[in-house]
Amino acid sequence: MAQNKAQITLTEKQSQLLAALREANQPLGAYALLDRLREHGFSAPLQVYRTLDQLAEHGLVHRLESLNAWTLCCADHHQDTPIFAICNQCGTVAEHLDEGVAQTIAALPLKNGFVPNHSIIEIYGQCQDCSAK
Amino acid sequence: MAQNKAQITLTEKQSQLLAALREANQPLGAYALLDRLREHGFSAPLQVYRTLDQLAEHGLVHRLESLNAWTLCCADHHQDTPIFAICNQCGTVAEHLDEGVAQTIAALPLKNGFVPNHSIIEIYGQCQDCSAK
DNA sequence: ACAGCATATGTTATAGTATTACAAGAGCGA
DNA sequence: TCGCTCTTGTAATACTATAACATATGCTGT
Repeated sequence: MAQNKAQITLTEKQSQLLAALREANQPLGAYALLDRLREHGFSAPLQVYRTLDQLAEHGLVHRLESLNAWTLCCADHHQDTPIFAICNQCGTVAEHLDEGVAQTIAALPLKNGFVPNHSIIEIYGQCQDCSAK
Repeated sequence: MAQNKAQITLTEKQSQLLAALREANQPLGAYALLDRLREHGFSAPLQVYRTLDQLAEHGLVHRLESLNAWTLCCADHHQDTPIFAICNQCGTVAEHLDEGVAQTIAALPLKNGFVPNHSIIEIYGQCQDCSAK
């Protein structure tokens, strides 16, 4: 799935979408992305969804299932299950990688003969900045 | 949030929705539920969503964020973060409760000053039955 | 009992998210 | 060049969720 970023040549559309996400500095939905990318030749939702899928294949963006939104990957490339901390108040998302937790979680249902291959972990709460206010 | 089931008197609609989920024996989307509940007087999506919200308040159903679907709670009542194991092949969902894992996960972003209050954990893989085939 | 209010429910319309189906173009080997 | 495959474009539509407003229900104090 995720590949080494160095080996990837991004298409124009892929770069533009990444740039839009970077500028936004927060997760965006597909239609919010489309709005920001119309000036770059995107004209239909499917173009956004396809590009997002390609970037996700390369591990450059992640989908936040509970938000129907997409965010930049924090690292160049990783195999670990990302753990997202989402602030209820300001909406910012922090991505954490912790091999131990991911393994612990994956091991849990194994007791019952379940063989895991992909996990979704999204934690809601209040970020440090918002707690300080 | 979650209350003692013994204290709850379910409305007609709530009982009917729970029965529909029980019969299906798998998670259902709001519109799939609506289809099954039309004969019981449900006529619009909002009636389903409202009833689902009420049941979720009581901890009797859970929402699967990555499936846009709803499933019965496996226990009468719990405070713990549920961990869902979803089979890619047959679609069945098993709910696990493991206080340790939930706490470990909640503690992770705490290092960065994040104060968690609600977590979503959904694991995809292959269930025992499907692995055996 | 009844007015007045708050709460719950019904109904319609619409917003937001994602995919299907098919047309059109680009690249490549025979 | 032809035929094939793979990618991209475009339009239509399916699926999910909520807003806005109307109607009904039930409670409180008089």
